[in-house]
Amino acid sequence: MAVRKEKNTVDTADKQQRILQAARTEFAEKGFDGARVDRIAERAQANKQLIYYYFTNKDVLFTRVLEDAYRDIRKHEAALSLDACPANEAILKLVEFTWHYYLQNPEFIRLLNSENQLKARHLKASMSTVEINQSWLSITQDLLARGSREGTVRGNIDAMQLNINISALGFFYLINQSTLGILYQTDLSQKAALDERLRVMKECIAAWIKP
Amino acid sequence: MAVRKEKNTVDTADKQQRILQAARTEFAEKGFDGARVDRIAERAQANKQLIYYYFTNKDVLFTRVLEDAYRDIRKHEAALSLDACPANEAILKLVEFTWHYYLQNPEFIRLLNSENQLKARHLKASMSTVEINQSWLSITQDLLARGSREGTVRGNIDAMQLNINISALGFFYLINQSTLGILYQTDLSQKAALDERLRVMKECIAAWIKP
Amino acid sequence: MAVRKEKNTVDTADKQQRILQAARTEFAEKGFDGARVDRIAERAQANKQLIYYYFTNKDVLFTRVLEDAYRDIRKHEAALSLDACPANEAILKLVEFTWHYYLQNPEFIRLLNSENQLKARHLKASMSTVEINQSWLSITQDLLARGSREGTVRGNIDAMQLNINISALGFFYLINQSTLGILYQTDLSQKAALDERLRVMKECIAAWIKP
Amino acid sequence: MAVRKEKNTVDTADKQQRILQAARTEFAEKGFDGARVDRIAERAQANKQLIYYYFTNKDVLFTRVLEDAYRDIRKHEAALSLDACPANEAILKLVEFTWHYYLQNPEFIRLLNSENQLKARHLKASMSTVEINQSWLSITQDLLARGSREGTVRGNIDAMQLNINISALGFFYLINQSTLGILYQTDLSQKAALDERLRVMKECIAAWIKP
DNA sequence: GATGAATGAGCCTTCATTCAT
DNA sequence: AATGAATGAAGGCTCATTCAT
Repeated sequence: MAVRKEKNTVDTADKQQRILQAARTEFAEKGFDGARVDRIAERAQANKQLIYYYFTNKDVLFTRVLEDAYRDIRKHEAALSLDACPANEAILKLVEFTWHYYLQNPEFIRLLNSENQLKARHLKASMSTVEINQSWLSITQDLLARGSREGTVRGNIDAMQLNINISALGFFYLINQSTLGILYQTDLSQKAALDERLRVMKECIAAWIKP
Repeated sequence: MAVRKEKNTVDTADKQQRILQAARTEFAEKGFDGARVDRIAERAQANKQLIYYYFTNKDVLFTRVLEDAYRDIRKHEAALSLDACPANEAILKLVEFTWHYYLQNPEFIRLLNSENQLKARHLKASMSTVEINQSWLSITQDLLARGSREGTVRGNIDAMQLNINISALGFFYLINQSTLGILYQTDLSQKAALDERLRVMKECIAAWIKP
Repeated sequence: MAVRKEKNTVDTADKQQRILQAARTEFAEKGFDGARVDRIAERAQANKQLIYYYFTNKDVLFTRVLEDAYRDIRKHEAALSLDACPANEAILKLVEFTWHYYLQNPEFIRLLNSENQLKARHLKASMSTVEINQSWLSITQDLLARGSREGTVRGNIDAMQLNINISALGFFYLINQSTLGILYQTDLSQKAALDERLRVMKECIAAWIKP
Repeated sequence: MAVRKEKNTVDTADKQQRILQAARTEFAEKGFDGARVDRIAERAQANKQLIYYYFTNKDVLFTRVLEDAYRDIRKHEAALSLDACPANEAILKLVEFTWHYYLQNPEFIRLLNSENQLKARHLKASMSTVEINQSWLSITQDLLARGSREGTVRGNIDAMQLNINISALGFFYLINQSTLGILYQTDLSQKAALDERLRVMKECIAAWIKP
């Protein structure tokens, strides 16, 4: 009996996770409006009703997916060891990390995009998001402060602007890959193109933060 | 008679234009999937079926809206007089133009976003888009060549990367305003914030292209 | 001027004819409900409004097509020279004629089918149809009377039943070709199959009318 | 509990059946194109979406109706006891059965008609139809073989042609009742007319198969 | 906890027809 | 005589969600 119960609990958590995973994929691929609850159920190999049982409705589910996505990037970001090198180099490491995270988690930027299309209506209702993302700002703040002390980074740089710059240079490239690829008639997803983009991004940030 | 006919033609063109305008607004606001043909008709004060009469279906309509959007930004961009000043300054002018165009035409970046969500399926089917956007590349190519000759701009800069950088820094800020505003708990749409953002963008690009 | 007028009149009659021809094809192919006025206009290379100008609406147009169809088969039927041979042979000639007419005018049976699906609502409103089809009955009546006198045809045969039998044996085969072909897994439209069918039909009618 | 479950299953099957029944009526009455899914739902006293839930779409529903129709006639046909009498008489029994089946199931011939209008597109996609109808051919094949042996039926008669003849003589009369009734200005649905028609049909088939 | 059945609202699109010249 | 513009009424189908067990 106990075994059963345990097994059940495990299964339950597992199924919830499977639904969340399926939802992330679907939402990222189609956007909130384009996503289909049926398809999420199918992907998760779960009964559709189960989704409602666990997550109440499509909006709540999306919110959960979004929160988890933020949590994940912040977790990995916080795990970087940026103290070992000078602040300017650490910032470039952050550029690299951001870029690679976007590449390896393409859902992340797509989810954000969809949420912004909806004017952040899910985030507005989410209690935890601000909290989750607090480290994003504090990391760069610390880095900028240290860089300034070290003399490796220009003094009057705003942490939010730095964060935005780092994200922007990678995010825009990746999110608009489809249209840019057509306009420039090249495949922007090829390794060479991606490497070159990272080089440019680091070059750009490096020039900007140089004292 | 001729007058009548003219009037008719004008009315027709006008109604088509009204539909396109309404569609741009709706598509920008809700994205392709979230947009409702009914609402477009309502906004245009046109009969819904007229939309199908003129534009066949929602996809064709979206494509037309998108093409027109590209056409418009390129037209204004091409109208800038960038030859009067050194190339490095001209590039900063381009940064300013892009920023202000995005601000004054918020639909533009939202349409692009939606189209990318759909993996550019409309653009892929659009003959004219590449052509329409040709000037985008050539303008910066010319500027970079001149800047290199003048010694005002660093030599080995790629035109596409420059274009992407300029767009990215503004685009990301504006498209993600909703979520960023929540995470940073500030209103990023306030004049002061916008001005500061433009300053940073110019600073960043200037540092990057400096010889 | 006169020439103009004549030319116009000719064109007019011609265009009406083109519309009728296009309508016959479309109605036969898709049935009344499946037929599209747009497609008829397209087929006739005429403006859609012109159809309404000439024929008021889809129902009237269908009625005209139907009347013309009846008129045509009766005209050809009446043109047969059945007096030259004994009545029993003449009847078999009628079987042959009917069969070949159906084969060469596949629209005819399909139009009838569609009209019957609609419970003959067009025919009910058509004044001329009964009149047009009067010869159908009288021809066989005459033949049966003559055959009886000659001793080549059995006496107590009803003209209507004869007509129905003749039509039925060919009509059913042709109108149900698609489904029968699947059930019997053969191509019933092949020449050999068609010839065999005609042979059977004649055999059957011959046996039935034999004195 | 078990009872409940059973009841549910019964209800479900019942509702599906009610939908099928309603669909048969509607399709027969209006043809595939003229039929309205709304009306089917109404007739079945079911929610319209339930139809899509069970049958995916209008075409699938029609296919199911068609298959069931074939299944039913073949089932009844196979239940005839034709072995008790000489083959020639058995064949006339088949004529009678076919006629009465058509009379009592007027939807059958109308469904076939509609399907043929659509060039058997549903049947083509139906796996089971050929199988379902296999007995149609084998019954007459057996009868013809026996009749030949007995000397009660002419030897060289093709089973398919016999089937077609039997069906044709009744089918044509019934399916074209509306138009024929107008042309001949009589009510072909009156008992006397129907009886007379059956008499003629048997007479005709009897004459044809006589050795 | 889990699931098959059922539904209301709405969406894109079609179509015959009319308007206005 | 001829036609481009416009429309009301539906039609098939989808989708998030709820019911009932």
